[in-house]
Amino acid sequence: MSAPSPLRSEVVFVDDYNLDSTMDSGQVFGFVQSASCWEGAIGHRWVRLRSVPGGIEIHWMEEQRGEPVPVEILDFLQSDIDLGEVVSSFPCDGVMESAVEVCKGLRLLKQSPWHCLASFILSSTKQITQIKWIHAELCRRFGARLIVPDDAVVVHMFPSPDAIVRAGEGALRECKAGFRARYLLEAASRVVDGSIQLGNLARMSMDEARSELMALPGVGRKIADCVLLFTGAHAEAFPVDVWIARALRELYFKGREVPIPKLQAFTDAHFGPNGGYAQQYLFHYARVHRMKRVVGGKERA
DNA sequence: GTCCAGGAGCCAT
DNA sequence: ATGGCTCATGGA
Repeated sequence: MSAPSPLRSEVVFVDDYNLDSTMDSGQVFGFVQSASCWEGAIGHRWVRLRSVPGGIEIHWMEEQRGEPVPVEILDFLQSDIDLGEVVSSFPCDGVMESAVEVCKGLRLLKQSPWHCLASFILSSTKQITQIKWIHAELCRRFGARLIVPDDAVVVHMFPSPDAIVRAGEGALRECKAGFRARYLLEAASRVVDGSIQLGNLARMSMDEARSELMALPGVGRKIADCVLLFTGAHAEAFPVDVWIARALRELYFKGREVPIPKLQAFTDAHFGPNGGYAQQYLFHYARVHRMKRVVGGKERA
């Protein structure tokens, strides 16, 4: 008979970590904010995170007596990254200077490849609130239970590829995945049968890794780049979505209707080795300013 | 009612 | 190479 897992907490000291903007910047969809905390799952572990002066307070359920903060949690948070160093590698232009000013402490998280791929397959032409809803529904119906404290809000992990395959397309559509259901199912079955190995993406060149991902139906340049970036595999990857496109057109191209491939060529040349970080700063900057849609030089709501 | 959402695939120029 | 159309679905 083992005693119930005790709830543990410890503070990780880190400068310049804005937990709120990091968790709310469209990288992850499974964390929910409750009572000034962010709660979610990292792999099979339930966690609750709270911003405190000088660091982040981490709450987790102990698996072994007296264990330190699990490395998976620290790895996910990327709290050992020197943000000043990253920011100083951004191009010296007025746009990035403003973005850095507005997004102080914004970080990139390091997600597990399958969860990240699945999340962004579900993201296409969906609003972030909708993506979160679908994500939660998939967890509720097909995700394994987590070990949690009594007052937990998040109680399931994200479904394994195997669980998605067993669920089948119809059930995925019931979770409002729509036309993405087929794509998610196909990705899951290729992970299960080993025809794509997501663990290798970091060891491949960025172009190779991107092609590997884009071979999946429903995964194009943008979603592939999200996976390359948000799993920590390739820091240069610069996903260009509607928000980034809007921001780039307005801030770098005087509002002209530059097509996305041309924007992509610009970003590849302009933002250095930490282009992905720069992208996240621009994305958040554009969202907090509710950057307006530009059509033929005219604004719309 | 219309437009849009952290897109991608397919087909017609 | 480039530009439209469609996919499913809810919110603004």
